[in-house]
Amino acid sequence: MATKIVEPEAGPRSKRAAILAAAVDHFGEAGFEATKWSTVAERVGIGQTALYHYFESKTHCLLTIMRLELQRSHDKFTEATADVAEPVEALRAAVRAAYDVSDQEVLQMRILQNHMDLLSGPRKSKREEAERVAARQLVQLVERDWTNLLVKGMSQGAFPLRDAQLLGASVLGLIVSVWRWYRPSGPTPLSDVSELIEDACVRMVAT
Amino acid sequence: MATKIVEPEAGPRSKRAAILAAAVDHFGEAGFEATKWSTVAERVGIGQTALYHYFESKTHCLLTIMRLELQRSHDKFTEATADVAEPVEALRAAVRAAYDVSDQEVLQMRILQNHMDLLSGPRKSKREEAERVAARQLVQLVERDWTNLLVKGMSQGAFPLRDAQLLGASVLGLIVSVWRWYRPSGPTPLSDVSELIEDACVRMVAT
DNA sequence: AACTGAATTGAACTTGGCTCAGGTTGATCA
DNA sequence: TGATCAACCTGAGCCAAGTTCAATTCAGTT
Repeated sequence: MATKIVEPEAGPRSKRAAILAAAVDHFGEAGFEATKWSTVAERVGIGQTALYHYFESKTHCLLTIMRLELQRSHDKFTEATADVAEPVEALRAAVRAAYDVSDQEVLQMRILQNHMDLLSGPRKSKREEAERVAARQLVQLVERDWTNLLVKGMSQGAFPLRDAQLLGASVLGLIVSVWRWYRPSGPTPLSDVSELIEDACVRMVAT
Repeated sequence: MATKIVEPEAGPRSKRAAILAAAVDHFGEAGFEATKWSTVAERVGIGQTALYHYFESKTHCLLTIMRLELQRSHDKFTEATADVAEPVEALRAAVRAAYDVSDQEVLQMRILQNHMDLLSGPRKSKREEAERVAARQLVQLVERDWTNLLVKGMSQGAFPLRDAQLLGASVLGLIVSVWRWYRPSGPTPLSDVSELIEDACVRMVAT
């Protein structure tokens, strides 16, 4: 029962995409709790109550952003590693793909990281809970992406045998920890980060 | 101007410690936003308004918890690495120290990680802002702890030369990423985590 | 007993997310 | 052209939870 969320097809007048974009901006820059839901409405150019036509709640919007970002991460991983047979090269490709992101996506990753804890407990309302469950499933999918990569490498003898689950979680943790501090306007270019982490991951995993 | 927060000396009837303990429990288990401030009061056995005798706000309490945990982390690092000259051994000792924690401290680390973003923006009220600044300084101190360790190792030739700042942040990120998912009641014992991460850090950093 | 500061409280205020009952818009089709 | 209907939007207010405040109790001191 891998319940897939049906993306509401966009009516021509729909402001859903605009709301998501504005929400990503504000939640990402100022933080979720620090941004007033009404501010998002203002930015989009509608009254606050109109938001509830598209999202059940402020949190529902947040969870949607998180789910979409998780979906994107998973897709990107899959695409990047699809046709790379050699384990070390696949690992490198996966890491590079993880940092091949737009400024908007940086915000989305930040939002995702800052509110992962939301995914543990159940939600009261239906649609929120649906998004949460979908997001949780995607988290597990992404974790499996990385562990599978490691398992494959281990079975081929490219990586020494260790607890792939734990090692995978650690590699993933290392990679995403960057989104807590990285700022596009900051002193360190993302390419530097990408190179260093790619290198670090290979050292961590390979012989 | 490294403004040090003066810890309010405990009057004999003071419930400050009890409040902090209860807050750590609830904020750590259920999450900060999910726990009602009044619940903490209840647990301690006082009316909600009495909380404001000890803390300016719910957030002020949170920031205090974070600062105390950062202080503890820094102290522990210092103590663990003080008399270890050999860089690799110092690194190992530091990692082991990071995971040598009580269940209560696990909660504190979780709270800290989940609300790091609070430290970026300024706070409106005086005492909150004081705690925030103190915490931010401690974050930098801890980051410097790790980079210094790496710099020392690099200058001694034990570690290959690389951007110590960035590498330090990454090592630290890897270590603390564990607190997002680790549960004392979970299937993986912390000793396993500690060993794997210790190993991973050495691989990341050393030749 | 009078005094003092710490500790506590009930009642009221504030803010921001949210509900509700209805109004407007525009794509579609006669 | 105009009728219809679902999508879209709004003003007025509700409610929960954090917070303020003036007044009170408590414990130790003089």
